Amino acid sequence: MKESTICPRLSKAMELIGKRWTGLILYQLLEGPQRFNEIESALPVSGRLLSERLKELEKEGLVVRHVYAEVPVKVEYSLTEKGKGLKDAIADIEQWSKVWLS
Amino acid sequence: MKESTICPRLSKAMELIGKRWTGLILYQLLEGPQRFNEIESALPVSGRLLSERLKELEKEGLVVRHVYAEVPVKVEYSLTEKGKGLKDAIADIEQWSKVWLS
DNA sequence: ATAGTAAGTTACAAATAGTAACTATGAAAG
DNA sequence: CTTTCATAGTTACTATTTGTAACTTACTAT
Repeated sequence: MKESTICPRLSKAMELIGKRWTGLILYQLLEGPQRFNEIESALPVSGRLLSERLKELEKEGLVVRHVYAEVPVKVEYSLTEKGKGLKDAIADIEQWSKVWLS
Repeated sequence: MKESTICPRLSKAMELIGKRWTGLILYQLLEGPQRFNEIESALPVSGRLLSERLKELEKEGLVVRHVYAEVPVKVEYSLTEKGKGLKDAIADIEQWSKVWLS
């Protein structure tokens, strides 16, 4: 890697968004809290990567994980305020896709 | 891969943005047309990947490549209208990073 | 005892990214 | 002339990330 003139915060943001599945997972969670299997069914992502991405997003504080001690166990993921803060950006991407993609 | 309920256009958009370096390359080009080496110096991306990404973006119609037959050759990349269409989304991400990232 | 369900984890193969050296073309310097 | 410099890449090779599918744990219901 080399020196760069770019803002480290923007860089970090792009690193988050610019990681496979992250955008779609956030988009999905904007609908409201959802369980692991719901997200897995809604997106063409495997359990392995979904698990990995959710851990990253939780670590970065965009997502919270809530475990319900039911049987079988129920785990719900939802967006924090920080996560919801990306709503506009995601809505813009969605809008762009409607205008520019066939 | 499995079935998904998600809009294929949003999915495609996220696949573009959600690829390493793409967001930052577009951000950089929003400043105006730039040469290969300028982009390479501005971002911590290697020539190999920059070349690959620019080809993808050109193929998707977000970027145009213009060669000036000078010596040494000069190649300038700029955004198309389609590419500029992502300006709001990128600005939102930038704004988010200012608010939420330390 | 067997099967079912949710939320993962593991092991392994395939694809993508990182790094550094190399190429083509021509201009200018020695 | 032949060595050097510059731009815009490409190549070869390694390291990291993804994709796929099978397995695990805990408890319930049959």
